[in-house]
Amino acid sequence: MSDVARAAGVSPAVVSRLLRGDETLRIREDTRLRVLAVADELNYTPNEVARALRKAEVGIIGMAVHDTSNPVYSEILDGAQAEASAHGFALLLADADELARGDRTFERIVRGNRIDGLLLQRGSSTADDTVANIASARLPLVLVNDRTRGEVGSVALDDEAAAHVATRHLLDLGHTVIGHLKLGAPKARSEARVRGWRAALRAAGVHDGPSLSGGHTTGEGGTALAKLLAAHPDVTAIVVSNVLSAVGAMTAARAAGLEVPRDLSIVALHDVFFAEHLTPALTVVRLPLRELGRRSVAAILRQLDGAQPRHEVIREPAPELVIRASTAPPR
Amino acid sequence: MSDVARAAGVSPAVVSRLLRGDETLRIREDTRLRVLAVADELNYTPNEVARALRKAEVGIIGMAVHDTSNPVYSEILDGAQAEASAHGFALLLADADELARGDRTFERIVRGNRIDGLLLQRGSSTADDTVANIASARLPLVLVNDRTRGEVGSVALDDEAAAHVATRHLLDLGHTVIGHLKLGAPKARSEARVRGWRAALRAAGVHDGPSLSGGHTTGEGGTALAKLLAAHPDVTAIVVSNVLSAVGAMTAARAAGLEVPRDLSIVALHDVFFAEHLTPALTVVRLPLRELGRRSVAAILRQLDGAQPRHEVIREPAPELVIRASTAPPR
DNA sequence: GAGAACAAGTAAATCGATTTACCGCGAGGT
DNA sequence: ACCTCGCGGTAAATCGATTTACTTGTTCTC
Repeated sequence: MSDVARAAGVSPAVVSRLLRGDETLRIREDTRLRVLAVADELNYTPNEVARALRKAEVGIIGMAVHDTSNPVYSEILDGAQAEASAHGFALLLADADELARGDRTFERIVRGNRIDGLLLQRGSSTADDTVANIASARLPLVLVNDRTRGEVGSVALDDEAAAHVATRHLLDLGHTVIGHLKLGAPKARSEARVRGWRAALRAAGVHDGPSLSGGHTTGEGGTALAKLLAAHPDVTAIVVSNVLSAVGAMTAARAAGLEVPRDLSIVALHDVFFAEHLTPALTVVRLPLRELGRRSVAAILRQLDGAQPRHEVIREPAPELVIRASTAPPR
Repeated sequence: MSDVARAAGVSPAVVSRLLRGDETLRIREDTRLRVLAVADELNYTPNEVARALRKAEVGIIGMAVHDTSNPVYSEILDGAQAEASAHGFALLLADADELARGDRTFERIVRGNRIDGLLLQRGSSTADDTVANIASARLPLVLVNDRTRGEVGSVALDDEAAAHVATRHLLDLGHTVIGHLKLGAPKARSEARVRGWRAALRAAGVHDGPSLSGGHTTGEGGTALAKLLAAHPDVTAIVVSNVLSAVGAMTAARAAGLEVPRDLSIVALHDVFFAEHLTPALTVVRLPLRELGRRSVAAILRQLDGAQPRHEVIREPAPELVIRASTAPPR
C-alpha cells in the first residue's frame, strides 16, 4: 500500500480510505483517478491478513461438518458457500469430529480469531459441552439443522411437517400399519420427526406403528429394518428418517424376500440425486437443504452485525413430497 | 500476550518464544512453569491473524472445487482435510467456477494472502488462463486429478491403468465390441483413459469400439448412451469414464429395452457408496480418491517448504476392479 | 582482580493495513 | 487586515504477535 501511495504522491491513508470507499474522504477528482490508476498498474491487492488484524474481523466463516461424504450435507454446504461468497465471506472447512475431540488444530481455529463465526452441524458425537466450549470463546455460533434452547443461534428444517407429509402419503395410499426408522443421535431433530409421524397417524385414527433407530448409514438402515420386520411382520409401510438408511432398508427388504413397493412401501426424508436411479426409484420428501445452508450463513452474518442469536425454522419452501416408485397401496 | 507477560512478570518476548518452542531461549525452570501456568489460567490462545501477518504464512490452504455435490469430489476433499489437519493447516473452500469467472471474492482470496497455497480441481470451465492468473500471484498451486506440463504442481490418478483394468475385465468376459463413454472437458485425463481403453483392446487383438463423450451428469450419460446405441447397435459392453454418467447410461439402457448386464455390460471408473445399491449393482474400478486428496495437500506443503512443483501420478494403491452385477459375458 | 563466558532475559522494529485527530491553505466575509 | 471555514489531505497510533540484537548480573578462569 505504501508503494502505491508513494508512486501516486499521496499518503497511505488516502489509498486506504479511497479503496475502502470512506465517505468522509474529500479528494480531488484527478487525485482519485491517479491513485486508482497507480493501484491498478502496480496490480495492488490489499493484504487481507493485515486488514483482518486491524479490523478484528477476518471475513471467514467456519463450517464444521461431521460427514462430508453424505450428499445431504454437501447440498447444505453448497448453499452456505453461495451465500457466504455473495457477502464477500469465505468458508473454512473443519471436521466436526476433530472439534468434538478438542483437537489442537481446532482450538487454534476457534480461539485464534481465524474465523468470525462458526456453523456447526452437530453429529452424534458432538456433545453439548463442545457447544459450550465454543460459546465460551465468544464466537458467534449457529447450529445447522438443529434446535436448541441455549444462547446460540440455530436454523432447523421443518422436520415435523416433513414426517407428517411422508406419513400422510402412506395413509392416503391405504396403509394402516406404518413403522418409522428414526434418526440416531441428534435428539431434537429426531423427536420432531417422531411427532410429525405420530400426529399424522393420530389424525387418521390409526395406532402408532413400531419405531426404532435406523442409524445414518446404509448398513445400519439394513439391520434396523431386519429387526423391525422380525418384531412386526404386519408392517406394510415405513417412514425412514435418513436417506442412506432408506437405501439400506430397501436392500434389506429385498433380501428378506419382500418386494418394494408391493410388500413394503418406503418413503424417506431428504431427496438426493441418486434416489431416482435406485430400483425402485425412492419416494422421498424433499426439504430445502440449500436454503438451510444459505439461511445459516445469513444467521451468522446477522450475529456479526450485533443481532442476538435466534432460533429459526425454515417453513418456506415447504416439505415437498416426491412420489417415485417405492410406495404403493398395500396388497 | 502482553497480559500474560505482565501477569507472569516477564516480557512478551519470553511468552512468545516459550510458546513457540524457540530453541535459543534460555529460561529458568520456575519461570517457564510460571509463564505456562499464567497462560493457562488466562486461557490464552495466540491470535492467529497477528501471527500470520508477521510470519507471512496463514496456515490455510485453499481448495477450489467446481462441483461439491459430486461424491467423487467429496471423497477427495475428505482426504485433503485429513492431511491438512494433521499438519496444522485448515482448508478454505472456494467455488472453482467463481474463480474462473474472476470473481471479486476470489481475487481477494488468491491475491490477498488469505491462503498459503491453492488446490485446484479444474472443471470443464476452468481454462488455462485462470491457472496462469493464479500462478502470476506467486501462489503455490497444485492441480488435483489433472496433468500439466507447466510450472505448477499436479497430482493425478493412474487413469490409463484404470481404463485398462476396466476394459480388460470386459475382454475377459468375452466381449469384443466394447464402447467408451469418455469424459467431457479435462483433456489430459480423458486422453489417458482413452489410451488405457485402446491399449487393452489392442493387446487383445480387438478393434476399437465406438467412443464418444458421456459428459459428467446422469442426464448427459443417458443421452450419450442412446446416441451410441443408435449408431452402433452391436456394442455389448461399455466403459464409462464417469460414475454419474454410468448411472444415467444404465437407466437409458433399460429405457431402450436392453437388460443390464444381459444385453449390455457396464463398468464405470470410480467407486461411490451407492453403486452397490443400484439395480443391478454397478461394477466399477476403484481409484484411491482419498489418497489423491492427501497427496495433493502434501504436494502443496512441500512447495511451501521451498520444493519445486512436481507432476506426480498415484500408482499405489493400484486401480482395483470391484465386480458387482452390471457386467456379464455377452449373450 | 580483570576479563571471559554464560545464563536469563528485554527492547524495539516489524508485518500491512485502518482510523482518528489534526493541519495548512486559499477563499470569502466584515 | 483579521478571522473563519471548508477543502484536501497527512501523521501517527494501533491491531497482536515475532525476532534480532542487545543488556545485565553471575560465575568461572588464570
